[in-house]
Amino acid sequence: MTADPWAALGDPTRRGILARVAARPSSVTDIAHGLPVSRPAVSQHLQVLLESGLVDVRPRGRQRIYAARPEGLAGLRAELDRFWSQALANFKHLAESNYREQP
Amino acid sequence: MTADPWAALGDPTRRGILARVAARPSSVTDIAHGLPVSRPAVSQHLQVLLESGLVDVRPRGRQRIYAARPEGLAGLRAELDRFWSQALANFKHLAESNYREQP
DNA sequence: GTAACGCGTAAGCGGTAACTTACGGAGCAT
DNA sequence: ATGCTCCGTAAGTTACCGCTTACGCGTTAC
Repeated sequence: MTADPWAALGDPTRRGILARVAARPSSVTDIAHGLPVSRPAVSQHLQVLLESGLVDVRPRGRQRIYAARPEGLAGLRAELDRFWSQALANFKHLAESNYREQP
Repeated sequence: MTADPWAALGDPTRRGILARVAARPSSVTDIAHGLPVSRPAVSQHLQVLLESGLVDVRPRGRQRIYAARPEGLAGLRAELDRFWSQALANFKHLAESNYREQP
């Protein structure tokens, strides 16, 4: 949790892993299948996602099931929404001022 | 536009710059003030944000005004929302199956 | 018990991202 | 023309990131 979730999402492989576990909680080897990287690499990516709060684990037998964590994604959603609404407000304001100067 | 917007948001300095221009379109030197990096560094960050579609420029006199681009942020919002809704669905499903096994 | 599976972690390496300093070019003023 | 801003870009350095190979530990199966 001491890691930056935005930085975690910066890597495309990590986003693919998150998309996978968001669609369906999976084990490490299952995730590694279909990815062009080795299983230890997936394990390291999962630890980064874990430390950034985007994923959680649950041991099932001799495999660890990773799942996306809604709470972790909620914060990013909120922050991104603030950027978006502010940008939209400025965009509208700019469009109005441009329109005023047209004859 | 040929760059990855998620990777662009991965850097905290770049997120600070985006927050700045989202709140109010600004020039490069204005952005660089209050940031612990040099002005060329800010210029390079702005180019990354530009190539990822998160910002656009408008020359005003001898300075270039950067502003956040709502369209660029919309795509990220949509993708993040998909992750979030899927994660939430799985979370609820897991909660139900756990509840069923409680006496 | 012994073998096989699933996983995490250490060590190490190549690539590149982020930053600095230094320079040159466009725009406005005197 | 000359000087002053404001800015982009080139060159170079440093630190980190993502990956692989190799190893060791717990868990299930025979």
